[in-house]
Amino acid sequence: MVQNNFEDIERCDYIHARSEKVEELDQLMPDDEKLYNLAELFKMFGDSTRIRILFVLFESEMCVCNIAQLLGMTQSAISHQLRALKQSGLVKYRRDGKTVYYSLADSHVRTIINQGFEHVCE
Amino acid sequence: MVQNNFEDIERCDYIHARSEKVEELDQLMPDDEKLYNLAELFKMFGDSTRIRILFVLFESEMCVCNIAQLLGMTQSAISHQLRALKQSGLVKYRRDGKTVYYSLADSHVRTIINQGFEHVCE
DNA sequence: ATAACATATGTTCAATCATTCATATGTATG
DNA sequence: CATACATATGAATGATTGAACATATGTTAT
Repeated sequence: MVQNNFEDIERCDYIHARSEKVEELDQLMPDDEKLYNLAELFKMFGDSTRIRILFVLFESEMCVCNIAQLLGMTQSAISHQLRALKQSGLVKYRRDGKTVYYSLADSHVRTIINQGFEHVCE
Repeated sequence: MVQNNFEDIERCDYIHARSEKVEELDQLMPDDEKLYNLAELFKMFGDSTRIRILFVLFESEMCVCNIAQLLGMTQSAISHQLRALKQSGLVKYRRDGKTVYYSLADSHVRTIINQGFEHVCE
């Protein structure tokens, strides 16, 4: 996917002057799969509906229906988003009769959102 | 935007049984503008091109042309993404003659990405 | 088994977005 | 001022996506 044809550089030649820096960068850059997964993870936080859902789950587990009520959205919309969050490993669920309770999967979720929140609140 | 018409609840009545919990949640939930900004921030991390750019800038400031070379993409594509990153306050730039050097705007960027990276690497 | 309810899923559609291409702007140099 | 180069920007386009709607699945109680 990522190609570094340093031989073909015609115009900007800054990189030639520091080719050791380039190799260093190439080594430090995580592989494509990890970068893709990282982007996919952050994509989950990049929607205000999903952010709202996660904020609700910060406080306690909650069923789909009540999350929908709290956010003023349809059950379907919430269920679809919970599915995405579940597939990304951000939330987990337990079933109790007809009801399915969702909760945060691990503490990273809190940490990441809080970091973002700090940044936004400046 | 978010409506909580708890009067109109017909089916799922769990929330009535714990209405003090609901009010608690409503108070803890940040206002719409902050939630929107938070989502916008994470949206910036939710694209592998932008993630790659930020990883490059982790190591040192770099000009548009060289970022493009390193990622194997066109100057235009990178410039467009840098614009988005700049508008979100994630990167800053300095001009030196014809060249524009971009760098990370603050340390939050590193922290947020590192947290996400930890989550992904499990 | 049937009805009622909570949740999940498939499809569709409008909106958003990342990239490309063409072109403009800004900067140094001859 | 003209040329070369680095970057920025506007328009067009194909791909992705969030939500709505209809419907299916799963669970409980009668």
